[in-house]
Amino acid sequence: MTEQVKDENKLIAERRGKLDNIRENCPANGHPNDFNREHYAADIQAEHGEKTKEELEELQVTYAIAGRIMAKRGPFFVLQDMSGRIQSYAEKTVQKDIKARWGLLDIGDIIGVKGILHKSGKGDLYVNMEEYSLLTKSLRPLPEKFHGLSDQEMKYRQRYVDLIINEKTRDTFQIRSQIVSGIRNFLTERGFMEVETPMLQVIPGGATAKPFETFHNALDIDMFLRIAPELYLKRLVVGGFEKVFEINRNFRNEGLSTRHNPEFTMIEFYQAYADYKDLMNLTEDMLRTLAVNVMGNSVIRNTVKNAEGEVTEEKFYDFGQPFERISMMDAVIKHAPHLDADVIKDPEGRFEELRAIAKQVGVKEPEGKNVWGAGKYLCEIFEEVAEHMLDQPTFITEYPWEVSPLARRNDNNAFITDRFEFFVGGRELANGFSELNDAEDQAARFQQQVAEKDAGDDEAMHFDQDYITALEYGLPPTAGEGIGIDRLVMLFTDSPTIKDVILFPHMRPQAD
RNA sequence: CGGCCGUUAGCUCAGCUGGUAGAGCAGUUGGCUUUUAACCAAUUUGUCGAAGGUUCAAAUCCUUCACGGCCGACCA
Repeated sequence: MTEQVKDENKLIAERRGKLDNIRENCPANGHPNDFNREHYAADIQAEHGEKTKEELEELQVTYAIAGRIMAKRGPFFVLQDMSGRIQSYAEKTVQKDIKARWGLLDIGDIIGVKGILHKSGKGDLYVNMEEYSLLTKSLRPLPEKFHGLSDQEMKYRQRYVDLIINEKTRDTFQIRSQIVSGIRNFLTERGFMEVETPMLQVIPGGATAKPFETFHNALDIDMFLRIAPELYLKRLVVGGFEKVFEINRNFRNEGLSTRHNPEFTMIEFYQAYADYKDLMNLTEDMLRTLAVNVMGNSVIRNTVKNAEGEVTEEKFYDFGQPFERISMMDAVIKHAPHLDADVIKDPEGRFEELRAIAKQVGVKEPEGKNVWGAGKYLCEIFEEVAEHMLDQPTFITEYPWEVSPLARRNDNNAFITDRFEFFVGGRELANGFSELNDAEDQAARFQQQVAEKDAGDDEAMHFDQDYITALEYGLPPTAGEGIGIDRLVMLFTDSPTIKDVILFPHMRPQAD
């Protein structure tokens, strides 16, 4: 109760006073639940928006709508429902009746209206208020109607207010929903099966990251929130589910930023008897399909805004064209032509020179005994000089073995794996590879990760004996991929931060 | 975790080198009654993020803290 009193103010007190009267004088304690909403604003607009005033008068169609009052203009109320907005009209006797019953309607109140649809002189549709009911009294005033809610902290902490007020926010999360269901449809149409694997894991695997730790009382064991579903999905491929996918949350106990939330949504999918090139083709097809189906265009527009919110730069990402495919080495050479290409091409043979280049471009080496090999240096150099330059949709291939502990080694070059990552606008969106299905090789690589963990790298992988056992039963040749859903939604919705595409992003709780 | 910036009415924001706290919207009262950020008249609203300090005097200067934003670090 004390918490309520804290931000109580005159405006809220006035509305509470109105509600007190309503409770006494209206049925259902002021919260009726018998209004039968039959129509949506957007449907009415779509069906009749083009008709003339006279055509509508002839029709005399009755509609029953409900929604939140977003604005009052003279005798008009602007109602907003989940589909959109439409006006309702209260003639003078109705206004008097409303005032007598409920002490005027406030912006934010939720009402039901039934009546004949008309068109105003200015060309807007409205439903005449023949029957009307206050369904829910809103006790708190909404943000200002023109500027809306722009305080970012409040947008995230009170997303419900943001959603009431800001159409852009509603659009973003509708697009997010469409992207997820679009991916789901795309894969199920191609014979993939959706599965759910453990979020609580005893051995957190499938990625290198710090996990959240928890404890299971009945089993009396430590457990971890998963950092990736990968090893479980591949167990299912061993079991014979040859095409599987999972769309769900991963949890990583790491910092927050414009691109990171401690829990984030990934799709991972695995296909037996396919390789990483098949997945690049699939990815290209899927993203192109999504762009067209969800955004209505294979070209995605992004903007850069200044502090005043004015657009200073426009970017267009073309998913209609074939995506560029280039190896990590070639990408470094292409985007940093001043570096010695011969060294980049022979990272192991000219290791010391590679290290010098790394230092030159600003790679920070780890302290202590944790020694990097040529593959790690190459990858770091790539991230430093090339990654942010990958503007249009681009696959980077030929990731070094050293940074790919779960990927299959390339047949012709043991230094690299059959792996790609996918970039748009300088951001990594996806990571896929032909899976390592050699049980003995996998066991050896786990051993190396364990050694790195013992050396102090707390993000190195655990040894997962059961996963090795599964591989020993036989994983068919398989390719798998993960796509960061949040970042994909950021791209499609032109959102500068991941908090804009997560309904309830994590924040530090407010102090009392 | 580090650097920079921010926090003033329910919301969006002014408030200069210290001198009685402001506007628009929302609200209230009345008018108008086919409006489009409706309009006209009158009017109400504050722990200036918190706590200390300097000063005759602090929204304003200083210190600490809280929360947020941006940029780094870690990563997807």
